[in-house]
Amino acid sequence: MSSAFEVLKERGFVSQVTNEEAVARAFEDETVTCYIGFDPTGQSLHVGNLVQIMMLAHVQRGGHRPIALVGGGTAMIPDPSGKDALRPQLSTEDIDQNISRIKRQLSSYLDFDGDHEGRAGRASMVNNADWLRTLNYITFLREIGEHFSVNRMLTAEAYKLRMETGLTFLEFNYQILQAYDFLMLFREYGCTMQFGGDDQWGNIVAGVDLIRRKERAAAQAITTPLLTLSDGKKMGKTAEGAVWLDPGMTSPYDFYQFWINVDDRDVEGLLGHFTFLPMEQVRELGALEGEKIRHAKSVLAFEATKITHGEEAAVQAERGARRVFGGAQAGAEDVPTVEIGRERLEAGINVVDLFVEAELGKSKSEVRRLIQQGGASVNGERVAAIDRVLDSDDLDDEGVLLLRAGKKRFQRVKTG
RNA sequence: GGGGAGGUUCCAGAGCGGUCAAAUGGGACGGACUGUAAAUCCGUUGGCUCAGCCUUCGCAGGUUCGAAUCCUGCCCUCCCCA
Repeated sequence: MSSAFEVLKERGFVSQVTNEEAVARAFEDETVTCYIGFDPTGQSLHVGNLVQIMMLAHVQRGGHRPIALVGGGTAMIPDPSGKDALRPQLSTEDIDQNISRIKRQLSSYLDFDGDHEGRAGRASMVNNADWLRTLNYITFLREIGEHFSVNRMLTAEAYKLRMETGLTFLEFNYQILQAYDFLMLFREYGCTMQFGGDDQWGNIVAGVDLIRRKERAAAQAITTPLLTLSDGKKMGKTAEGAVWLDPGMTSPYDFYQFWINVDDRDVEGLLGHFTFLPMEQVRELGALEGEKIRHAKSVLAFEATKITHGEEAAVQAERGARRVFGGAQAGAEDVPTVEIGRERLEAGINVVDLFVEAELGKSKSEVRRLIQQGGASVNGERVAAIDRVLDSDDLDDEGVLLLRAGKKRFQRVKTG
């Protein structure tokens, strides 16, 4: 049986390792406590965070103990290695609220309370506000600050870039605080391993160094390759923005669609990262060629949706997709649906207005353009004129009609 | 603290008194081709009661028949000197 580290490697999660031998040994001999930091500035985590989450999940399955650290204390400090210039100023209450939502989300992937027989570790969630908010500046500087060389920090790639455009003292401290987090987790939880994206390498190693200096202990780290897709785009971004894990922000249907629309070339890697399927199967699916690769994509979409939203939602999303892309008509509940008062349709409603209302266009101008370019259809028939009026004759027996914008955006309109 | 440069539509980046809803590129969207893929080609890309009208060029005022373009103040960013 392969160790958790081997699993991570095999699945493509490993890019850089502090000390490969030591890491491999640790995962074989001990129950390793690993942590990853999450940022509670948003109301929900998104697909971009999923790589890290899956990593923790795999590690937990391998019998180790994951810690999800939320940055309740660092949420106000921008990471200079990220491009994001400034973070929204959030109140403590907002942050705390985000944290509880994030915890709920994480519990779909990690087991925070189950009984774990044998070596298996229970996941925990820790908030760095617990130590950061009570920090005393002078004490902190004397205890921690003395271990950081400004010269060394400035040579780091992340800062070099910012030396061109400017770097505030606030941002400069981000790394120190993250290192401090690692130290605290080491002390309080015996956490000896940190994961993160490649862009976090500098911050993570700073923590490893700090632990060595303060505690004379060897902590380790693994970074994951930054997931860029074959088309160069950042993982988890679509035209509409991030793909959220919260079903209220990105519906399971859209979530499923996100995966099924990935580039052919990315399928195998994504299956490794975002499903728990055995690697033999992943490789088999990844080897499919031409049109057959669509099968691999549907497996990917189904599994990923199942992990995040549960099996039932995954089945529904898949059924909805089949129904609508299989050429069928309005179909059933599985297709994204909006409701509209029956009397409004009976009175007659302009296509443009209905499309806007169904959120298939942001403005009437946009929808007009869509129609003029031949990209809109109602019940499978192209809308020819922007002044087309829809009424009850367009409804099927169940009082439903199907709108389509472009090739793949569908909306079912139900009267009620 | 002193001196300089600059803030333009999703992004980058032109425009520097009217012909500017604002070049060009990227992105995005639509069409054709396909496999709900990629590549390619064509088109679109502020809003609306759409041959017209309304709101945009850091913010607030002002000059002018007319301003993204000129003036004043404010805010912000970067660079150089101290």
